[in-house]
Amino acid sequence: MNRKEYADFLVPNIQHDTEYYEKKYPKRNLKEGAIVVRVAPSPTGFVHFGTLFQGQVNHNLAKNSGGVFMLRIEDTDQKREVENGISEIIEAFRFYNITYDEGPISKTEEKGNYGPYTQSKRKDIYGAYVKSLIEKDLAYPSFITEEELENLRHEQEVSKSRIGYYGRFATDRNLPMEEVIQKIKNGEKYVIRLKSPGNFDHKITFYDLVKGKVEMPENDIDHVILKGDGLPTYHFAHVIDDHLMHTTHITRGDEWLSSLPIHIQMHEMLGFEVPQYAHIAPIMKEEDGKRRKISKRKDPEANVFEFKKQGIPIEAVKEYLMTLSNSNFEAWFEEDETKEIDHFPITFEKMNVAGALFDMEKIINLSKNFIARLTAEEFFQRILNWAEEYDTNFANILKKEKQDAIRILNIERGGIKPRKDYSSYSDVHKNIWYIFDEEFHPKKEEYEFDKITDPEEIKIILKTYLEKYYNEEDTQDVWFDKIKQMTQTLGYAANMKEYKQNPEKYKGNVADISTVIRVAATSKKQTPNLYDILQILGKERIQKRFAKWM
RNA sequence: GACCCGUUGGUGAAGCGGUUUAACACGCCGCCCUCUCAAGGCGGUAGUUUCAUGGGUUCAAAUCCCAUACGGGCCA
Repeated sequence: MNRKEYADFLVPNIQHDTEYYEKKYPKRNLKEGAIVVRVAPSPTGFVHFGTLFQGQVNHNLAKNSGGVFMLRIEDTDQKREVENGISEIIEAFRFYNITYDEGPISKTEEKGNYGPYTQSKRKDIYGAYVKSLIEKDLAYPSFITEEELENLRHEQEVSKSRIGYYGRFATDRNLPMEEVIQKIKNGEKYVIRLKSPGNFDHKITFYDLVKGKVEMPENDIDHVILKGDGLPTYHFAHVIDDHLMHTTHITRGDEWLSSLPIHIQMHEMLGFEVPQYAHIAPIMKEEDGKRRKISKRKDPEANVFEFKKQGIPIEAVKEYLMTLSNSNFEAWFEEDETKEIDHFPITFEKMNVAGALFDMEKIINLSKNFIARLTAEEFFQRILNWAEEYDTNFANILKKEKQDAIRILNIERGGIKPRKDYSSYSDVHKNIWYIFDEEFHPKKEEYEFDKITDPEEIKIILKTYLEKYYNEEDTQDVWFDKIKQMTQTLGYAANMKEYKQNPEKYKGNVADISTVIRVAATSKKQTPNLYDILQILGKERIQKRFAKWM
């Protein structure tokens, strides 16, 4: 058996060779400086906030350089794979409106000429390259079992050696061909390992776009490149995929920084050009005074659909992502109104090397600001979309009472200093329910009367107001003048300053009177501008609501 | 245990050897405006013999170097 036949024997049923694939995926024809990036999630559960973060960052990097942004599914760990994992990823990118140029677009379809973009569909490709390494004696089959590896580890711990399958510990490294063939014919299971030429005592230096200069020992461990199930390990798949897809910049979590020597080594052994690397700090969470990466398993809020459920506009989430990536984002974004999140020129240099703590307060703030800039109609539509999925009862009311809803949402909206009282779509219902008759049936004890609670006094105020002062046609100024007049007539202070100077001279003040009217009309002591609320309610509803107290 | 990365107020951070009495934003607090709330205005909070700690280099260090501590990661 020559080496070629040997490779065929070890990795059987491979249709094509490396030459075929090199031709199939030619160099991309892009302008100078174009960045080709990918986000490469695993379908192992819900879509993580960090995936979205990387997606948005990569999207901007590619778009602003005239490059390409790909989505690649890393599903080589079939044990951890979750049903619908892939569809969820696709849906997440769609929902957050992060569009990729290439990658899967449904369970069965994908776009782009450098696919397949799902690793489990690339077996033949990996096989071809594994074979090429075996042919050159740069990879070999290994029969070591998990148990034996465990023992080796123990042995190394005891003897205080570095842990791993390397050098003299890599006993399968020089197994004669005949022995290998015999073992396999006997049905022994094997994996393919890289025959690492590295020397741990040699340091290599490389430049990470985020971390800067990094120095590490060369890799000398014979890592597995092809597992028993015929699928590659992360290390190998990364190198092959990004080579064939012509990725120019590898952006990924900094947990991968320590495997960089392996990846660089693999590139060299395969004769590939080494791409640029950018190891991005993870998003952290504080728990019991300690920081840790937000995790899929422990932190349900890391699920990107949590924000959807909470009704946080995607724009707010994206703004937050950008702020985390480059802190000059906000300043840039606020320069003028034409700025779009997707056009933000993100840079590696401005990425922080340490992980940032996830800050819900900040997202809420961005959400408030974003919502405040919407028109009432836009806001209404977004609330409705949200409610149809998460609060159908409210959705029905919104559809029925669209005019009133828009009017109340429109109070003090627009202009340069809009109200900012809604922090999410889910926040709206509890803020405006009282305007709708369908929802407005509070019990008497639920009315939030404040300083004036005497039913007799309340009755007098409401009656006087309705009979002598209320006129639906009044403008806000006239309306408020009348409130003040009434206030004085009833022995209260119309002017707050005067009241503050001599509170003992009055029964109360104009705020107390307004509160009675407000509470009688809405049951709540805090609402937006009372005049607007009364205008929306209209005479009939006001009379009906006041009647309860008269 | 080996190797690697990090550490500026409660949070995100600016800072890249002298222009720093360490920007800006979020949060928090107070006052003003005011019919309540929100928004807005003003001020404060909070790192302030300080940039984790200790040494060093330098005329000069948050900024450069080394060590330690503590976080984080990775290998198994």
